[in-house]
Formats: sequence, structure tokens, C-alpha cells
Amino acid sequence: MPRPLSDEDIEKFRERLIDAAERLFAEHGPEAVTMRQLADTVGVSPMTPYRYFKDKEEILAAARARGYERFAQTLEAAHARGRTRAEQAELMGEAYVRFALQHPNAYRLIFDTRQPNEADYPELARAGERARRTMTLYVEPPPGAQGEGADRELIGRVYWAALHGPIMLQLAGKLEAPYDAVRVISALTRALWTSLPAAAEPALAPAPAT
Amino acid sequence: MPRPLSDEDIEKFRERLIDAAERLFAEHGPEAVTMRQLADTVGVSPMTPYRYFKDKEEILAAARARGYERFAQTLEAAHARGRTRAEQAELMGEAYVRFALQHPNAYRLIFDTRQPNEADYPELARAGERARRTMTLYVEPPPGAQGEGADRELIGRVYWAALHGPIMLQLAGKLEAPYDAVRVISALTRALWTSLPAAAEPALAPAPAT
DNA sequence: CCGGTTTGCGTGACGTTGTAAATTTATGCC
DNA sequence: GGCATAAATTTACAACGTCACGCAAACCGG
Repeated sequence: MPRPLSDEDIEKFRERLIDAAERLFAEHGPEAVTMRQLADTVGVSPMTPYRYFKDKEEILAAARARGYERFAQTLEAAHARGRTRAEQAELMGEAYVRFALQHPNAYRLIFDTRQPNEADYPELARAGERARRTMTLYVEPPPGAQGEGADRELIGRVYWAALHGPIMLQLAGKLEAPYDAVRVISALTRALWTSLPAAAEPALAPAPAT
Repeated sequence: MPRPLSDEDIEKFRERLIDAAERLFAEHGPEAVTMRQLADTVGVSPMTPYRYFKDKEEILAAARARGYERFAQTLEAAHARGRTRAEQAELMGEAYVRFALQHPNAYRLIFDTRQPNEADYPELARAGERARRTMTLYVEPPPGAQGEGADRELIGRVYWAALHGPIMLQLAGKLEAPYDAVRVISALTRALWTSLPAAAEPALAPAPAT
């Protein structure tokens, strides 16, 4: 039925394709996934996706935005499970590491995909911003207390980098055997915890990431 | 002169091609460099490199090994310029960050290239091992002193990750404006320095990375 | 109710990639 | 000096992202 194609039809198809793209990209990496596979997965001819997206790049951006949101949800769920601020921070750190190590390609899709002009995809920028805010949740001052002194923006990024560094090294095969990412993160965050201003809490305990 | 082709001829050609590959890969990334460009750069026809290398992957491995060595040399030079151990560590950290930020694609070529079977390329493994040792130079105990207590292997990796994390975030465009990699690294290493066992020295002062 | 226009989709094709196979070229040896 | 042979080039192929055409189905003015 060629003629119609309501806005919701369009949205429906986009959703279906983005879902498939996120799954495939997060499993094999974007380079390894072909437009033809993608089209095949949702049961259309190779060129049909081009009616709904400009090109592969745009599909990638949409899939990455989805990845961001899924990741943010994971962290928020962990955050919600905590009762004290310290516990929240610990749970979020654990969730972060577990997500990255269990879904390496999804993690790379989010944080290690070179997409030169991310600005061209506002949804992606928005999703990234949300994830960034989520990740610094634990460094927000408790409601009612003024976070004096410490530069919370900086501290948030410090903890973030302290997780990201070991994770990236391990995903690249540079951390092995006894000195794996969890171990390094444990040492790193403990050191930060003992010496960074009190506003910051530890991000990860030495617990195994299953 | 088709008939001969001494071992040194072979080595000569391999050198020339690896040189070109390292330059091109480190400038544009491996995906963006084509076999035909590569062949063109060294002035041969597209298929000639295949007589000297199995495939692009093998050339990439060789170029990465070169990158490792160049990187290690850079760090060693910085190390040699220091007079005290603290100064050596600081200079190496600065050199590390400067290298990564000035040659992002070279840095990625080394530490962020997914080459599933690195084990198939012994030179690459060797170069990686050398670089790894170089990077933990500053954490070695001073000759004559026994580095008791602290797990130096772990501490080396902790500092490494503390540089790698912020750098990767910045290269992915996730650190901006006032909170750039140098800033985050500065905070991170200072925190480590004040709380990690005394065997570890700071890896980077807050100096700008030019 | 009906033909023309419009619109969604599939098909086929193009240029580019990495690389295999065939072909040309140029030497060393008898 | 001609031939075997090894190096290099040329040609060829499958797969990729994407362009351009063409078919077919639905809406719409008469």
C-alpha cells in the first residue's frame, strides 16, 4: 500500500530498524554490519532503509543514541537500588563496569565510535548529555547540602575516566590475567576515594563483576 | 631485475612499505587508507605489496609494531632527560600525554586498534611488551632498594590507565572546554600520588601539554 | 467510477574496496 | 641467444555503500 505512510508508520519502521541496528552493531561492531544484512533482518530490500534514513551514518547515530539510553537506564536502575549515597555510587560503578565488560561492542559503540560530526544528530547529542549527567549523579551534592569547595564537574569526570581507562585497556587486550580492569579500577577508585574531596564517593568496590 | 631478490632486498622493500603505512595509518586511520594508495605511495602497482606481506592486516600489524617502538622511544627519551626519579616520572607522563594528543591516530593505532589475533604477529607482541615495560619504568624500584609491600605491576597499570582514560575520552570528544584530558589527568595523578604507596611517583604535573 | 498522478519499494548498476588469478616482463643460465 | 623462471603488472571478482530507474498500488478530480 504505497500511498499512505503516516508519521507513525515512519516512526514504526525507524524503530524496528534502529532496534535491529543496535543489536547487530553492538554485537559485531558497525564496520562488520552491512546495509544488506540490516535490511534483510527487518525483511525489506537493501535500499528501503534509505527512504527512512539518509545513510548508514545516520542509522549508526540513532543506534548509538539508543545505546546511550540503555546505558543510562542501567546506571539509573543501579542508582535507584542504593540506599545511602555511598552505596548508590558503588552500585553505579559496578553496573558501569559490568555493562562495559559484558557488552564490549555496545560500550565501544557508545564511547569509542569515531563519528566526526556528532553535532549533526541532535538525538545523539541529547542522549549523550543525559548519559553524562547520569554518570555524575553520585557526585551531586545531597539535597540541602551546598557542595562547597570541590569542583564537582571535574570530580565526576575524574571518576568517569578512572573507569573508562582500565576498561578500554582491557577491551584492547592490554590488561591480562591478575591485573584486569576490575582490579585496576578497584585500586584507582580507592585511591581517589581516600584523597579526593569528600563530595566524591568511591565508584567501585573490589567486588567481581560477575 | 626479476630473478634475484635477496633477503636484504626483501627487507628493504618491507621497510619502505611499513614506513609509508605507519605514516598513512597514523594520519588517517587504517580504515581510511587503501591498499592502492599504499602501493602508489611506494611507487609500485597495487598487487606488489602482496608479494611481501600476506594481506593488509599483516601490514597493519607491522605498522603498529613500529608505532609502539616510536612511542617507547619517545618515553625513553623523556625518561633519560630527568635527573631525579620524580622528574623522570613527570617528564614521561608529559611526553605520554603530548604524544597522544598530538598524534591521536597514531595513539589509537597503538592502543585502540582491534586486531583480534595479535598473537599471530610476534614482532607486534614484542613491541607491545617493550612499550609496556617502558611505561612502567618509573615505578621500578631505584637500584639497590627493594620495592617491598607495594604491587608494582599493579601500580604501573593504575597510572597507565589514569592517563589512558582521560586521553581516550578526549579523543572521543567526551571531554571539553575547561575539563580537558590534561586537567583530569592532573587531578587524577595528584590524587594517586598522595594516596598510593610511596613506591609510586606522580606521572604528570598540571603543566600544559603544549 | 475511473484514469492520471503520485508515492513506496524493489531491481539493477556504478565506483571502490581487498585480494585471487592470469599475463606480461625481464633477467640468469646453458 | 633463446628459454625457464621469478617478479611485477594487469585483469578480474565478490562485496560494499549508494544512485537511478521502473513497477505497482493507492488517492483524487472528473
